[in-house]
Amino acid sequence: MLANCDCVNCELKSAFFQSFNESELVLFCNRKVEKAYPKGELIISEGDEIKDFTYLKSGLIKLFKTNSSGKDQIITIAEPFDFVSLLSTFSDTHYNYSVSALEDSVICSLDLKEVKKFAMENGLFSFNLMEKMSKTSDKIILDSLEIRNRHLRGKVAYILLKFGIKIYNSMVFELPVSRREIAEYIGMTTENVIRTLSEFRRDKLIRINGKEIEIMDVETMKKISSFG
Amino acid sequence: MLANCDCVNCELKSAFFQSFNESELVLFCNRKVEKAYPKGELIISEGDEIKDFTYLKSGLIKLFKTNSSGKDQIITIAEPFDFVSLLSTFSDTHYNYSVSALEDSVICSLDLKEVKKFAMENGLFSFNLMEKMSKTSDKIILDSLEIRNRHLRGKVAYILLKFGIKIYNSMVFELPVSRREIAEYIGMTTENVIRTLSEFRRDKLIRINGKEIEIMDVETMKKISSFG
DNA sequence: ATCATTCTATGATAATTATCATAGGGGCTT
DNA sequence: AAGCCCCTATGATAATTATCATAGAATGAT
Repeated sequence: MLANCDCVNCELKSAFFQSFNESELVLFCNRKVEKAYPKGELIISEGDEIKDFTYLKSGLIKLFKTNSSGKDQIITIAEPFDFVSLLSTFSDTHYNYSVSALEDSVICSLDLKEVKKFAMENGLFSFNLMEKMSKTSDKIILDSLEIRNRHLRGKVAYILLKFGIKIYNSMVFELPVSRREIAEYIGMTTENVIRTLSEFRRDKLIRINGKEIEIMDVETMKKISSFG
Repeated sequence: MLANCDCVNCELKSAFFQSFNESELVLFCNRKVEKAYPKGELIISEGDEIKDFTYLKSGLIKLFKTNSSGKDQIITIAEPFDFVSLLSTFSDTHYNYSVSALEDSVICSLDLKEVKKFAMENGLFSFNLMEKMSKTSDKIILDSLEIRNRHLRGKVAYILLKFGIKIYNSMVFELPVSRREIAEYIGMTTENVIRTLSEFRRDKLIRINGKEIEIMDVETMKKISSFG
């Protein structure tokens, strides 16, 4: 019964589910496994076999790699309805990155073999998946170029604006990441991220209260982000 | 006639064409437009409308963005059978990057609308496309993380090994890019790239003769690339 | 409640990289 | 042939970022 399928709202928002009729949707819903992960918990570990097709229903997650010296590098931060396993699902057998929850998150999983079977049989579904995947990859690649382009202050400003504008749509927000994680995202040291935040505070651009950040001067922040 | 379709060899190598039967392949072949670009020529300009589904038949190309200060940033270097327009084809209407030929190159184009129509009708084709796209995006994302991880010497070593091992499969090769382009790829200044190459030469790791490079000490080079 | 660990924070100094200046060589145009 | 621009090259210096040291606060474990 579609009415009892509590994922309807969720999935319908996600463009690719327009490919299915009601009975197919119910089929998916019934097979779907929903799992909650508290903030901080590891969802996928580098090297795990890819068995599921997973996406984020609610919360916030990070994708990251641990390099040979044991340091983490954040690839991207994903929001609801982004794929969790977008990078390797259709091109590899094992994950070459890890995923963990930045906020309490709910992950939906479908059996990957089944999804692949459906994709091969249903062109529209496959096509919608591809569109979605293309958008996501695009975003990651261009975002990483944006970050690479900037100096320390610009990088930190960019990240703060990303949280304020894109993710929370509010100039006051609770940072879902530590200073170290910001550093892992923008490729700088933790000390310098902290120093830069302190500078921004000193210059009255932001207010800091632990993890709570308020961007007080958005315009100046944007200028710094665009390298000014 | 399939026998007269000179793209057969080319396309058959490309995994996604396994989705079509002979008559469909001939149809594609007949509609296909092949175009040659001499080294250095612009193939796609940022902002162009995306009308074609294009891939590289032979040669070598670079994807790049020009930032607001007029500086180029190389996103990736693509080899034969990589998509030319892989990033935005299925997620945007206009290119947000440019493409130009690093070597004399041949680009094959199909009408994008037609390809999309086929994709929506043929699940296997769509699925194969998705696999290919996933692999390519994966490669770009992980490659860019690898580069970000390194310091100047490591970055330059990484790029040289990329050319020697992955692209040319020979320790003696003609650099298809200028020092400035290497700099645009690894996010450093031209002067420092040149300086690093001179250092490598001084340390007898490479031999330089204009654009011709020989990696003489592969093992040490690998160590430097892995950050040693 | 205490201990250990991580996070935030700041300063001093070292290492890395960018910028500026200068110069020769090669190709292209006029 | 002369002039111009781009590429390669090197040195000196400035700017940026990392590393090391230190410390209080917060968090989690026992």
